[in-house]
Parts: sequence; C-alpha cells; structure tokens
Amino acid sequence: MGSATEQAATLLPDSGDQVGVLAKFFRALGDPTRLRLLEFLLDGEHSVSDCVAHVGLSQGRVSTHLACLADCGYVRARRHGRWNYYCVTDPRVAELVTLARALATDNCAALSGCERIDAAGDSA
Amino acid sequence: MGSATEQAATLLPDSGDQVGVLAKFFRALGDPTRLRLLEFLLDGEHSVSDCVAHVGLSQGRVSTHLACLADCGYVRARRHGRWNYYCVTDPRVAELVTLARALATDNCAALSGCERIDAAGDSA
DNA sequence: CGATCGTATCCGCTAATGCGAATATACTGG
DNA sequence: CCAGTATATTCGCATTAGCGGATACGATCG
Repeated sequence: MGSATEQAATLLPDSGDQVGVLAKFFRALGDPTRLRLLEFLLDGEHSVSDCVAHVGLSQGRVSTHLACLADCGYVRARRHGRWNYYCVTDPRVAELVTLARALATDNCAALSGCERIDAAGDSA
Repeated sequence: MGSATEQAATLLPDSGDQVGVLAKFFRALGDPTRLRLLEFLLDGEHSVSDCVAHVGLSQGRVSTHLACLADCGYVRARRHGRWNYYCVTDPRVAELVTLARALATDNCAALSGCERIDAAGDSA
C-alpha cells in the first residue's frame, strides 16, 4: 500500500490526454445512480431487472448506466438467454470505492457544504 | 457556530445519503481541469497564479476549481500575504489517483469509446 | 492614503448530461 | 410463427456546470 509515494513521478500530467480519459473514468462514478448501481453490484451479480427494482428508475436509464459502467471497466456483463447479468470482477474497484469513501467521510462536512458541485440527490 | 457534535446532526442526516456525498466527491475529479490542477499540486505546493499559468484558463475559473478541490478535501490552502498556496496534504489522495489511473489504463480503449460520457477534451 | 497586485465572487452563455417515454432488438415459449 | 419478456437505443426536455469577463475584496507598496 505504501507504493503510492514512489509512483509520484507517474502522476505528473505530462501524459497528454490521459487526463481526459481519467476524468471520464471518475465522472462515471460522479453520478449517484451509477454509484448506487455499482455498490449494488459489488454486493454480487444482478440482472438489469434487479437493478431497475433496486434504484427505482426507468429500465432504459438503468440499462444505459450499466452499459456506461461496463464501458469504463467497473463491471462486466454476462449474457444468459434474455437476461444480462452484471457484476464487478476487478477487486481494485472495491478498493477504489472504499478508499474514496474513507476520504469523503473525513471531509463530509465540507463536502456537503460545497456549493460548487451540485448535490444532485443530497437530501439536506 | 455550534460545536462539532451539534453540527454532526445537521451535516450527517442519514446514512442513505452517503451515496450522494460520495458521488459529489468523485465528480470533483470528473473534470479534466480540476484533475490537472490536482496532479499539479501533487507535485508540490503552488500559488493560484502558478496554477493559472499551468492550466491556461482564466484566473477566476482556476480559483473556483481550487476552492472546489479544497472543499472536497483534496487540497489545502495556505495564505501568505496576498498569495494563496495550495497543496495536497493527505497521502491517500495520491493513492486514489494512482489506483484510478491503473484501472483507467487497463480499460483505456473501452473508456475512450464510451460515448455515454462526453470526452470533454479527450483527443489523440 | 492611493495605486497595484493577487485572489475570490458574480453573471450570462453554452455544452454536457440525467431523466422518462417511446421504440427497437433479441431471445424464449406456446 | 406469433405473443411475450428482457434488454438496448433513441428522443425531447430540464438541469448542471464549466467557461470568460467583469468586478469586488484584501494585502502590500510607494
């Protein structure tokens, strides 16, 4: 876990448009619905219908969100007849969410008060 | 202002909202400009003017972005006279970026092709 | 004290994006 | 085959949010 410091050189923004791709990657988790779906899938494999029931949004929207998460590499789809099952295969995804949650929790107060980014579901 | 304990009741409404806050946290890194600024500050402490010169955007925009990153707990500001210096204090921030970059790199192809999230500066 | 520099905030504009509803596609069962 | 189910895609709409430019604020210098 202590290898982050020595990799500081690779963090430099001289990698060209890699910043844009990374931003895209982060933005995929910047939506409450997708984040809720991802955490639901971290719990185990679920079909699209299950996800629809879980988040309570329209089927089309959920399908798009899941495809988005799959494109970004967070989840993987497994077709079985009419059903499409999604799940998280890379354990680093759980690591990422856990680490981010720890950081967010430590700054929860300031985060909630940050009006520069809309809450988008933040219930006062 | 009341005590920290008193604020906790208002700032931590219920555990279910944690998803919204976490999404906010991720969205802060979902913008290429903020991500570039964060990586610039991972390199060391820099003033707002330095950041403006680095990213090449208007001073007002950069100032807002930096304040946003500070609100989310990614960076910290240090006033010295007229100048305001920003830097990353929490080593977990570097961890988070490193982990995310590793994941994004492994799915770079699919990520670039994901049209469900706009590239926003993503190009060759 | 008045001029200037560094920074923060405000304002309109425009592009990005999440939403539901409608529709298309794919597969299964009778 | 045709009906039905599960999922994917498209469309119009409303909101979010990043952008530059103008301006306000605070500190320093002459």
